[in-house]
Amino acid sequence: MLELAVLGILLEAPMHGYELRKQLTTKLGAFRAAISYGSLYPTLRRLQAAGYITEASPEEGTSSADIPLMTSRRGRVVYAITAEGKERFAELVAQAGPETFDDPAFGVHFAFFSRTDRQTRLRILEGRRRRVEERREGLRQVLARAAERLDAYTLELQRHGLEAAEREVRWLEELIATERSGRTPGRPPGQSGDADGTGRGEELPPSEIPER
Amino acid sequence: MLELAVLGILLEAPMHGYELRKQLTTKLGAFRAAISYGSLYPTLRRLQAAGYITEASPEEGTSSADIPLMTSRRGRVVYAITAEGKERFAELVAQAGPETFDDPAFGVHFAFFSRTDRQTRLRILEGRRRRVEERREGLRQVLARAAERLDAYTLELQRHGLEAAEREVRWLEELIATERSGRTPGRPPGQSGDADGTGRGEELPPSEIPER
DNA sequence: CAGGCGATGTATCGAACCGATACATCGCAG
DNA sequence: CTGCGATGTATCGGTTCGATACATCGCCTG
Repeated sequence: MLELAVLGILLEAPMHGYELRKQLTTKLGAFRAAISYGSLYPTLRRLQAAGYITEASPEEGTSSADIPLMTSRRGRVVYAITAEGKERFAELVAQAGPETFDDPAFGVHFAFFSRTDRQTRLRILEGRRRRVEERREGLRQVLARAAERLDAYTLELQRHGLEAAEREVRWLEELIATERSGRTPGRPPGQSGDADGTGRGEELPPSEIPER
Repeated sequence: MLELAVLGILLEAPMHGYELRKQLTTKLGAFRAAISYGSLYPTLRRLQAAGYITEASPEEGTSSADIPLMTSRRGRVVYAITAEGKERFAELVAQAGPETFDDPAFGVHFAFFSRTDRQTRLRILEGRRRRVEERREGLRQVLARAAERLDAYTLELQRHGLEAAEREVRWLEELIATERSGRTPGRPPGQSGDADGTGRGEELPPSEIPER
C-alpha cells in the first residue's frame, strides 16, 4: 500500500525521504493522517531490494569540490524510480482487489487516478461504493433494531457514522456519473476547468499530466 | 487502545472471544471498520497476564455430567473483568493524552462516554476539535496555495477531505455545546428517547470518577 | 558572537495491529 | 447423511506506528 504510494510520488521526481514524506502527507492527507518514518524507511528498503527504486547520492554541486552537504556522513539520500519500478507501479495501480476498498488503500488509489485508465477507475469507485453501502446498511440495522439498548453516546456515534457513510455514497455516485459521462471531476459552476470539453480524460499514460 | 475497548465491553458482561468481537464491531463500527482476531487474542492474553481479566470456563450446564461443549478440547472460553481491570478501565477512560485524538482512539473513548465524567468528556471533545481544525486548516492551505499544481482527482480528494473535516468540526461544536448545557446528546425534535429528561447522563460511576 | 531553538534530515526499535489461514463444532436444508 | 454456513479459538508473517536518537542548518536573541 505504501509501496504504491511511494512509487507514484517518485514517478514525478526523484526525492529524498523527508520530502517524500511531506508529499505523501499532502497527497494522501485527505484519507490517511500521516505516514511515519517507521513505515517509510522500511518500505524504501524493500523497494530498493526489489529493484524498483535506486538510491543515488545527489548531484555533486556545480563545481569541482564536493561540499559535503552535512560535513561527515549522513548525506541526504535521493531515491529515484527505475524502469522496473514503473512497471510495478502500472501493475499495482491497475489491480483492484478487495483490499483496495478499505479506507487507506482506496485513498491511495484515488490519489493516482490521473494515471489510471477509466475502466479501472470505475471498477475501484464501484467497489468502494459497495463497501460503503454495506457499512451504511449495517449501521442502519443497528440503529433500527437495537437503538433502545444503546446509550445516548453510542447512538450518537452510530448516527454520525451513518451520516458520513450516506454522504460518501452520494459523493461516489457523483464521481461515477462523471466518469461515465467522460468528464473530469471538478466544480462545473465555479470555473469550467475543462478547456477542451472533448470528454477525454484518460489515455494519459506516458508520464505527464495534462490535467489543468 | 484495544485494551480500553475490551475492558469496556467486558464491563457489561462476561463474554467469549467471538461475541466480544461482534460487540466491538458494532460499538466501534462508526469510526473503525473491524477488529481482527490477530489483534483481539493477543490483547486478551496481555490483559490476562496483567490480571485485568480472568479466563473462566463457562458454567457447567445444569446437571451433574459435564457435556463437553465441543467434544474434546477447544471449549469456548469466557472472559470476565476483574476488580483490577475495573480500576484500569477507569484510569484509561479518564486520561486524554494527545494520542487520544487520532481517529480510532477518539472513537473508542467516545463510545464509552456514558462512563466518563463530564470534565473528561469536554477535554476529549475539545482536543479532538483542535485536531480536526488543524487538519482542516492544512487542507485549506493546500487548496488555496497549491490548487493549480494538483491534478483534478487529487484536488477532488482534498475537497472531500476538507468537507468532511468541516462537518466534523460542526458536529463536535454541537456536542460541546450540549455538554456545557448539561444535556445528553440525542435528537430533540424526532423522538425523545430520553425517558426522564432530567438532563442527567453522567454520574453513573460504577466505580468512582474523580472530578478533575 | 554565543548559544539556543525550530526546521530539515536519516534511521531504528519494540509493540500493536492486520489479513490470511487452519482447525473444530453446530445446526439445518436438501 | 451430507455438505455448507455460522459459530468459535487460535497463530503466523508481515506492515505500520509511536517514540526516540542523532546530526546539521539557518535564524533570532541576548
